[in-house]
Amino acid sequence: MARYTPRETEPKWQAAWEADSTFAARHDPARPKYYVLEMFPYPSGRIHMGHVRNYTMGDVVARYKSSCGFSVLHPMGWDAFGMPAENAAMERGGHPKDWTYSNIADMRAQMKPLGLSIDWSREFATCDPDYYGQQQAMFIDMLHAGLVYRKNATVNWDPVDMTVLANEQVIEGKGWRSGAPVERRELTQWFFKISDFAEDLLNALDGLDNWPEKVKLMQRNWIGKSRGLQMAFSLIDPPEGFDRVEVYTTRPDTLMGASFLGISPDHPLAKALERDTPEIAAFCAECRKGGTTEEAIETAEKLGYDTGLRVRHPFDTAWELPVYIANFILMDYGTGAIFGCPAHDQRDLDFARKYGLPVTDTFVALENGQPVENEAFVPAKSEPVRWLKPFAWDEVATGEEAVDAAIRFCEENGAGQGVTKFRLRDWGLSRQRYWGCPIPVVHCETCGVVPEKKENLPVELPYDEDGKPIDFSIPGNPLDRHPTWRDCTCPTCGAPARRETDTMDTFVDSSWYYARFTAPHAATPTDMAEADYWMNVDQYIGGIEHAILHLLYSRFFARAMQITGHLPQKAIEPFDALFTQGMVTHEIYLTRDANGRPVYHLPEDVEAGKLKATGEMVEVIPSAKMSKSKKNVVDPVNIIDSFGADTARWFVLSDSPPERDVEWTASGAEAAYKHLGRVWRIAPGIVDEMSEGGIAAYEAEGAGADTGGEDDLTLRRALHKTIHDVTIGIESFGFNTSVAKLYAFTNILAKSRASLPARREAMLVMAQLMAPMTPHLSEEIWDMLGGQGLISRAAWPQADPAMLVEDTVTLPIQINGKRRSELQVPKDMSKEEVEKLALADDAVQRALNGGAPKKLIVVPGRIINVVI
RNA sequence: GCCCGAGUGGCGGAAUGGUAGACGCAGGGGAUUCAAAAUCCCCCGCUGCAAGGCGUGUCGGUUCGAGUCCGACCUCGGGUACCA
Repeated sequence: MARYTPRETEPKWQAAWEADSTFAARHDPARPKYYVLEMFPYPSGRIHMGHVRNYTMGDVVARYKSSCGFSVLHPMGWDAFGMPAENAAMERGGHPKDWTYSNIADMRAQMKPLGLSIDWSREFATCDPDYYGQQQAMFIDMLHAGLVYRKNATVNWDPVDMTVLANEQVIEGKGWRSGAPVERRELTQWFFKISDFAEDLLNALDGLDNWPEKVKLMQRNWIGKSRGLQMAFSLIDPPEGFDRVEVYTTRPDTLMGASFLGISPDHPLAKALERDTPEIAAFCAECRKGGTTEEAIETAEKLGYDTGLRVRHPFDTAWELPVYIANFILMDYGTGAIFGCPAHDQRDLDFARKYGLPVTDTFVALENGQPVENEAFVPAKSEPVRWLKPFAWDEVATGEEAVDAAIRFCEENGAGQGVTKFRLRDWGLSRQRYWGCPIPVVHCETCGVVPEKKENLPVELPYDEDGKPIDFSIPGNPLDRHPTWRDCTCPTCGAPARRETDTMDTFVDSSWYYARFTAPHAATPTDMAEADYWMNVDQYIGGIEHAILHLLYSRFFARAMQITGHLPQKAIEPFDALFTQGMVTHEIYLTRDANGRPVYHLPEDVEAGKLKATGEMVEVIPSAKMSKSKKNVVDPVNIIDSFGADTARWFVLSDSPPERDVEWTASGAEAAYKHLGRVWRIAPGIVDEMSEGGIAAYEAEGAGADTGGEDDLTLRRALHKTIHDVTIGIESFGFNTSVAKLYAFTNILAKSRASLPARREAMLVMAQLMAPMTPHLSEEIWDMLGGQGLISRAAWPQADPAMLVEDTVTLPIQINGKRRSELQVPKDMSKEEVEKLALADDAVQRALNGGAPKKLIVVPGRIINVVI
């Protein structure tokens, strides 16, 4: 008997699909369309198991939907701009462009043997001038539509390398290369006005029925709509130009517990004081040390500086509060100033204790309410509490009621204004880096900031300077120091001008690629006819790590593209259904360099806790998301080489539920291979039993007729149950359970004594059910057993409902909720009869010991519970 | 710090509030073989001679019945706006 040889059969079927153009997406108005998209990869150069898992899941959906009669669009591209290319050029020399395109070629070559049903004719990379030129055109349209503007924003500044650092490049507050303490510095940056859409982005989440609740919840919290009070505290003896401090608070009900006013070190008042007082300047400089991340700011030690200024409490002009500059107050949120109420905010309480400020309770718990000591009293806003100084509501009221009443009271008395604020900030898209999409504007001395003319697009990145590839070993942005690239003429007046040297955040690239796939070669960003047919993405699949930023930015971009005429109204929410797959994790291996800094190693370079090359022991850090920077990535190419793509595909689908993280282990791959070999061996057994003349002769003999025996019926029932279960598994993203059902059916088929026609039918159908997961093996079996045409074009099998009906059911009998016995009864037996039988059961009789049960619960078709 | 998840045998995991552990891995036993590989069959949560008892991160609650629902906590993971 011939052996299972994926090395030979897989390329054969891949060639057959290509010759047949099986996976070309066809704009066919007569058929329903289905657009399945997996988040496109960053071209690191090697595919890893996370990619295999992600793209196999999408492929299962694409192949399944195709066999259900849909015209399927399943494209692939490359998220090709970004820092790693510049880092590689910095470390190893070479050019980001060459590095990137070479990586893309490598990864495509690694991906193709997986046999994915991708329409490769639509492939593009975001670093293709053809793509980013269209992105520049859209940027200009957005600029005209008032969706883009410039303002100051804070960046991580490395004072030694004199360059802007990404958050990832700030390690424990220090620059990753220079080791110098990082400072926060302000630069003028480009912004998208995503905050204009905050309300809509929030409300529209309710319509995304096929998105995971957790993702919608994370986005809701991120957008962070809050109702609060904006009010002014008047300053006593203010510096010139100031008379009050505007404060935003979501807890105006705690005003009577105010103990200090806090302002951000970046607040205009702090900046004014800084100019005159060296001590304040020193304090603000101290506050600006460290990175820009919310995490760094929130977890830093809370520091405050008493400015000596005082404000009057709005309800009592004799009540004065000190004004502190505090490092934990963000200028980006609210007004950059707060009032501190230590009794009901832990952070304020810590601050008050540290600086000896008063702690005044405004409310206490209803029962045995104790005054606050070292733990702030912060009950849920819906919980009623007892107020010590209610100024517009009852003594017993909830926080919600008190907040509403406080806002109303302050509005009526002219003390403040109820306002709605969002946590969501505008999207800063400027990057002071080379390897990104150039922002297509020009700075002209007379005309100011002017967009480039569309006919001059794309504004292409320069490859060389003075005839030599750009040198990336020098820190900073090569565009900024390029001898000629910056020089241009003003599109408006024609005078000599300078190009913008900032490039775009790579999130811009990935915020509209799904739309470009519908017409990847169009001369405009999209082709409305194509977008109208293919949009929306019916099923989007990707990692949960993108739950907020990428998905929120994409939702914003779809709206912006609709406004600028690049997407139809119906595509305003571009992703109808979202599935977030878990990550593939792996242990992390590292050694230390002379300075004690970690050096990471690939799993393939490590054996038994030691480096293969040197024998040096490695430190092992528990599993985490596979990432290029930590090098904890596994190479699937080896798996495909030794076992074939179908084994790799079957394995990544089999062991873990798709939404959950999976830790990569080598042991499962062999098991998957063994199983596929077993499936494969059943088919030639069936072929051998058919007539000498082969399948044609066998069919001519009329041997396809059902012999109708008991074994045939049993097999057929199992088959239809399997069709049903596998289909439900695929429809609900339970691929691992589909796989389990196929394992179980293989066991049944292998042992079946059913007739040859019944077993042949079962094998053909099983091949179809496996085809989305193991397409090559399925084609081979289909072909062997005389299936018509390609299995990839065959219609999905339908379960016969009559075959799914069971005649008898097994009812477990519980006594006091514990299973003690069971009962076989006809499916439609009446409740009364079941009760009688249950009470007659030996175990029940024993337990009752002659008495009567307290209660008897019969859930028809499910369970019996006897309560004693 | 804040927001969102996840915790079930030796391991990956299954289970519309209704028999916890499907399916697979590892392990044990057997068949076949001169022998081995491959393949096939059987056993396999813990504990107990058994009847039974105990078991889904911890502690409480709701329910006839909780892995599933509610509350508090612990541990791990993701995000935290310049990693993608």
